[in-house]
Amino acid sequence: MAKQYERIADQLRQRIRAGELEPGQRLPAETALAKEYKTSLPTMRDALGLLLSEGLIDKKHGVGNFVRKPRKLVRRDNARHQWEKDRARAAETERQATGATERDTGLTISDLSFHATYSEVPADEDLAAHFGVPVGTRLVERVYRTNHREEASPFNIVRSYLVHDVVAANPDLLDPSKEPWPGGTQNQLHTIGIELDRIVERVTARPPTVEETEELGLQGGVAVVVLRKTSIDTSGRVVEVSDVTMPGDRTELIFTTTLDRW
Amino acid sequence: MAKQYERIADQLRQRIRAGELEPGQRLPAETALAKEYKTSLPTMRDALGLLLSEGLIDKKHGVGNFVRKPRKLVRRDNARHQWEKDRARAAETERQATGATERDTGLTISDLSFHATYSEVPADEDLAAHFGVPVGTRLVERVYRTNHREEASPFNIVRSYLVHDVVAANPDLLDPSKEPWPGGTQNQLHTIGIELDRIVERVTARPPTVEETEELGLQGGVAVVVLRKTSIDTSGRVVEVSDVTMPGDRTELIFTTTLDRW
DNA sequence: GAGTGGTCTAGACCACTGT
DNA sequence: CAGTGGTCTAGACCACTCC
Repeated sequence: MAKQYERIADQLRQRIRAGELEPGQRLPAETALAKEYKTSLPTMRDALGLLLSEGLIDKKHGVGNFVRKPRKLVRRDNARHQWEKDRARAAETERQATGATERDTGLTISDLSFHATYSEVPADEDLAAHFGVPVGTRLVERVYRTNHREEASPFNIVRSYLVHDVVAANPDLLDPSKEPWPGGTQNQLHTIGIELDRIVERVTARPPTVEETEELGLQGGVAVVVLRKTSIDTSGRVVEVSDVTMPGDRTELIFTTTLDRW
Repeated sequence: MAKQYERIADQLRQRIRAGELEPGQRLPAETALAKEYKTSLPTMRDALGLLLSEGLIDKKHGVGNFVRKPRKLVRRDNARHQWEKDRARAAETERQATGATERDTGLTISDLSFHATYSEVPADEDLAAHFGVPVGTRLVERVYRTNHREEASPFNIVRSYLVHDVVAANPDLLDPSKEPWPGGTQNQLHTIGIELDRIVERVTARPPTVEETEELGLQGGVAVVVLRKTSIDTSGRVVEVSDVTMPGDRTELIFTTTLDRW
């Protein structure tokens, strides 16, 4: 004896999978569906809520429910780090041509729009522990939002932290008007004599906060993927920590691990 | 003019964060809460539904709503691959001592329970493309479920694929009664003369299917994290593909990328 | 059996979107 | 303004858990 709203959801799911309802197509109005399935409106809405949480439909207030189109994935590949390192010492003209994000996504610079904000913040406990500095140490916080130029919501939000007194050696690094910086963070660090030895990335997923739901334009049961990147220089010191927040339904992370030979 | 169920959710959220309601503690009954907040039961249930989707509470039918305890994370580190490779040629007694999962989780073999199923399946389009073999090629599918011995639901489900005719060189590899195999897949491959060169891991997150919700014991807005691991041998051939499905709220993936020196 | 959350109804009214 | 989804009510009955 299955629950009614599950049975209805099953039937709708099947109609979607069978292609009877095509991606992007509007579903009948909820009142019409309730009549069609001989149930009450709230129950029909429960059934649609299930499909929403499974990412099968989008709801648009005042417009209708739509079969969700498969998302274009944004890829991020850990080979980007070596690639960026190789370019960190290249001439500016070469660095300007392409950034790591364009490399990952296969898009050109003109497809992307990019917004950066700089501010100064004291290290909280978490960041202090990562950097190995006292709580309250002055950090530079840089927030980046990257969009496809033709899409409303950003496909990631990056919060990058540097120790203020370390990067102050080059005042340009404190100047947001220099963004986007050709060659990225590794080139910025190169200007103050820092070479990276390795990058540690920690990936987790969690339900979005209400702010993230709005900022990233999320719907339904979609989670956010959070990547914390820690950059370590050749002396073993942590020189950058950054948190990348991405919509779980549009993100694909690739990591290649090369093994020593026998 | 905020919606009522959001205002109620806000207040409950605050009571939880303030510690007035402690992790693990039962909330008042829904009918009692509805009375307390002077609203109807369905509206109160909408508010609780919000908290559920944010992962703040757990619902237990017939028992009550509880403030969710912070989850113990299961870690998976890409250093496990080199570690496993180093042990692939070790003596059996050493291999038996610990496996890669124990290494990742910090648990001992006796904390973990382990279930394996083998079967033979024809390659679908996706797998055929990965292995570079014709669709329909015989594959060995091995399904693993790993539990904390004291917890109901597994913390991951692994589907691992090998090309049947390649691994048949050692009949033991087709015999599920040999599980758990000391030393893992890399040792298994070593017995048929295969050495791995690199491992590519692709990470995505998506809403769980209904089956996954049950199998992994998920609640609320929790997503599943799916990791597709592709193992490539020293001749550049794909020798294993495996899909690891993990609950997003209990999983932490660590990837370290080492960079070449200037 | 008592108490809890789960499902469902029938209907009212509000808020958003497009024409 | 017409049509859509969003919020909310008051109450009935079912299903699960625990004592």
